Amino acid sequence: MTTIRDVAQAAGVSTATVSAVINESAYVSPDLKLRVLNAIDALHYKPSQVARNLRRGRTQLVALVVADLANPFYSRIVTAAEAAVSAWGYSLVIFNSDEKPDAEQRSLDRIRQLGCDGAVVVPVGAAHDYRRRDLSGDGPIVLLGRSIENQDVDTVTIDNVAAGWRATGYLLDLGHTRIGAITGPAQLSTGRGRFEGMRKAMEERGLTPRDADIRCGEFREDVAYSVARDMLQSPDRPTALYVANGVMALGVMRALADLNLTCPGDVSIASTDTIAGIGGLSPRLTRTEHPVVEMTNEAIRMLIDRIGGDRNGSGRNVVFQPTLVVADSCAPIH
Amino acid sequence: MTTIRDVAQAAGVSTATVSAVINESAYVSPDLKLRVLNAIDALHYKPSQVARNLRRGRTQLVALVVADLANPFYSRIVTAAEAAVSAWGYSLVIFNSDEKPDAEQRSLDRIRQLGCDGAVVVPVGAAHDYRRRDLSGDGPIVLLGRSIENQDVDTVTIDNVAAGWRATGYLLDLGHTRIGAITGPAQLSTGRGRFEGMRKAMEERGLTPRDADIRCGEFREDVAYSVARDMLQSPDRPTALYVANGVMALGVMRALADLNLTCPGDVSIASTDTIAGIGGLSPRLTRTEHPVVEMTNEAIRMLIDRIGGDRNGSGRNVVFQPTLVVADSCAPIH
DNA sequence: ACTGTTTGGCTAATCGTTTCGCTGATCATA
DNA sequence: TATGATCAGCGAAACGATTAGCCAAACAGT
Repeated sequence: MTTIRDVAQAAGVSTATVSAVINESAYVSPDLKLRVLNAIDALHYKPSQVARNLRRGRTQLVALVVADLANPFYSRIVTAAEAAVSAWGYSLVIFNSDEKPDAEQRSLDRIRQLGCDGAVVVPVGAAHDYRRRDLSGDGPIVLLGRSIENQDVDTVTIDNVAAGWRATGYLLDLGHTRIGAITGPAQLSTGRGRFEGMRKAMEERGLTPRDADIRCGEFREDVAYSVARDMLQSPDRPTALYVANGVMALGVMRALADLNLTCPGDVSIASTDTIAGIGGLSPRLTRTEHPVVEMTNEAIRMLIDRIGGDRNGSGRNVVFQPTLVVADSCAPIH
Repeated sequence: MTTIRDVAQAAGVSTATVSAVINESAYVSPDLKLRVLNAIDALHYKPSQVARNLRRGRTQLVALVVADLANPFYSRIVTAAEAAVSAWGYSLVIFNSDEKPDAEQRSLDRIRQLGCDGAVVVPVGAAHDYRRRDLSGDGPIVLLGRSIENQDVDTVTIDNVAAGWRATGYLLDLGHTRIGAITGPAQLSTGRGRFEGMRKAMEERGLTPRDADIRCGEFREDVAYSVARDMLQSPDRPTALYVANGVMALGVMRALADLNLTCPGDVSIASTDTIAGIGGLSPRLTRTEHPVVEMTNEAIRMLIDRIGGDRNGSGRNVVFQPTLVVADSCAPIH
């Protein structure tokens, strides 16, 4: 391993001068600069990032903690984050909290220990005090996709109420009045908000969803499958279903197939989330999509901004609007 | 930021003793040990990984370079790798080569600069001399999923010939004789091998695929879509298709739907790769699967082994066998 | 009692950078 | 020609951990 000292010696200058040349952090006369550059070349010298990290107190590392790596929805976030981060000269360390708060906590500890310059987190549960980290001298945090109430922290989210409202509104426009829902966990803004939007849409038309038609899911394919199967096998079933996220929608589709029900013939399905648009799925799902890539880019941008700039400004909160994408999974009631 | 010195001072001992307690690297009397542990607790002290990195010459970072982060197949690898790596006390830095050799090269440079202890790479193209890296003092590399010929480097792959052979064999068993293929790039072992297996299976039964029925894909959904659409719209089309990977299979399914052809009624499809098993896809694809999680675990295990052990042993090569998963996308010929 | 060995713990060097503060040298001005 | 400025470049002190080397105290064996 060749060090800056070897270079300095070979060029007959001090290490400070070599450093100045490498970082262009001070004027060095053309003569010396040339000698240094030649020495660097001859010795194939590459500055040690590790030593730099210690000295500069930065690592050029950004962490991303997602709630479920196996979920294609988060794959898109990972993909977008990797691209965004590397465009800013950082690298991406990823963690999977697997929807478990204690795993999330371990990830945050590890992030701190690694000295990551910042982190984007898709928060799990509402238990943690994310804000405190920011105050205690380590890197800033941006929450993505889900929000935590009453915390002065940067977040990038979608308007969940609008998502539920729009998807359900579309079903209502088609004439459905008996609409059920497979919802996400109530403690998450994504779960609660979407359901709230769904109910709001119905109430605006003087309707109320029946209790039996509302089932609480878990954002998991298998849970959605069994819940949907249970709900739909009764002949007294809703004519349409609002499903609060993509993986759950896949579970519902599977349940439909196993029950020999057709979509949209027997049941119309509208969903929120993006993976439903996946190629080859038949019928393609009508859904509200969120601009995942833009959201991720925005989160990274906010984070980089915090890293470089003032750490103590109050939390910013960017909300993206969902858009309704009409496909083949909904039919008018007759 | 609390340092080891703060802890030492608070506990009334030297930094060496604190270090000994943290790392259990030397005997410390129960009394002192207790005082140190209490001080660590009280100050919420976490040793700086960055300082350790410099001193120990290791970073506890493992890099993963995949060919296409957006592809669900690689998501599974990322998921498995994250879990495996963190079980070994490492963290995972990810890179997306996006099937581009120069992006891969940039990633490798960055990995080297970051001082990652090792890297798992899904290689793109055959242009690079991965082996050289190993010799030049930085971390070892394990190639995953695809292999590079003539290089003495650790690899974990599947038996691609067997994959093509088995999937095609199944179609042949159903009575198909006119079988086409959508293949991957010929320069990749995954592309070439699978096609070779397909041809081998046919030749063993005295059949030869027609040139017009073999189309070269690119492991991309859209390319597979247009190629399949082109091939299948002629009435003189194969009765069955072997598709060399999962995303391409999705493209083929989309083409079928757009041409109003049914599967398996009009065309039987067999594929290789795993994402085809995705819930909700209808019909579910008959396919050969590879044990992605096991393969990834094995790759990580090999890497950790190299990191800790001898770096100069000759390259090991582990080959996994694909298994045939029969679903609904193939029908017997009548 | 004297030597020799173990032992717990400390001091200080080290990892490879960056950067603060300093020193001569150069240079313009009075 | 003094007198400050300006400036290129150097030496050495950080950054926060690990660890080699050392030193007294304790102990054992003759």
